[in-house]
Amino acid sequence: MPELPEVEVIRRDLERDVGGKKIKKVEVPGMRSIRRHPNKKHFIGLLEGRRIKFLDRRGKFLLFHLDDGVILVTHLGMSGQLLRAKQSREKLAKHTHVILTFTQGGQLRFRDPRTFGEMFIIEKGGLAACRELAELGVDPLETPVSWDDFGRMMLVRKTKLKALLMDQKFLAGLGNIYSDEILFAAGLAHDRKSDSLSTQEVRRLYRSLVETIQDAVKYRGSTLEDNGYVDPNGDPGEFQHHHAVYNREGEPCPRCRKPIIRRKLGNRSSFCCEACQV
DNA sequence: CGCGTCGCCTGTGGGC
DNA sequence: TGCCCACAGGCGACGC
Repeated sequence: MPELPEVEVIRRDLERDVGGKKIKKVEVPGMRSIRRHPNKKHFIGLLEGRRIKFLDRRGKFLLFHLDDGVILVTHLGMSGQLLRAKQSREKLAKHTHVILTFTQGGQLRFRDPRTFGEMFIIEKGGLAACRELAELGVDPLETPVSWDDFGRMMLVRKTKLKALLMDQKFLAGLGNIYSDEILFAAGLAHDRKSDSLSTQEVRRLYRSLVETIQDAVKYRGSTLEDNGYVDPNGDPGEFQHHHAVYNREGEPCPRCRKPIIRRKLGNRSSFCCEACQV
């Protein structure tokens, strides 16, 4: 499940790999992944002939900045992948929904079996009017806030910690995996109210947030058994080997050795150590 | 306002 | 061997 660290790894890889390349041809087999556009022609016409200048990330959104102020926005949803093909004749993986072919040769392919992800284009000057980007909260990697600002932000909302960490309008980029890992690292329970934390707990949560995200990027993201996330080269990440709680039900807590607990929270699996997280 | 639940999707794997 | 169903979960919509 691509969250901030995975999208950041993809951004860095692609910045190096497709930055400066010119889009010669765009193929879109189905409408599902470009559902915001009225038709394929509209989407394709905005991309063909334009050059990729640089890549930017906002939370889980990846932004390809093109010539003429045009921006190609990608959200990978649950199962989206951006895959590089050095040669156009490489076999197409099933569920490939968008194919960009470069004048310099090679392709960038958007593959997404569960189709929760999407691609859409913002035309020149339209960035501020894009609501889901405008409403995103602070990106913990792009815009570091001080821990006391972070504490003030938490006081404004009086909500459960896990839901708050995953709220893209509060912090941009965290999902189910990293919110569980951050809460474990901070020793805080998922249902603690955001305005109930002591100064020390706020500081611990803030430090856990920053360190977990940085570590996850360092280890190139988390790839679970379903291989949902791979980098543009098709290679998995390594951070799953460093998870303390996520997907480790029954295994001993790395801190106290009591078994990791799994529970359902709002139709999602949530992992924690009930002894260490209070 | 917070909070829970559902629908959108498809591949995978367990039970029978 | 096949069939059914639970599960994976980001996110918006909806109801209380």
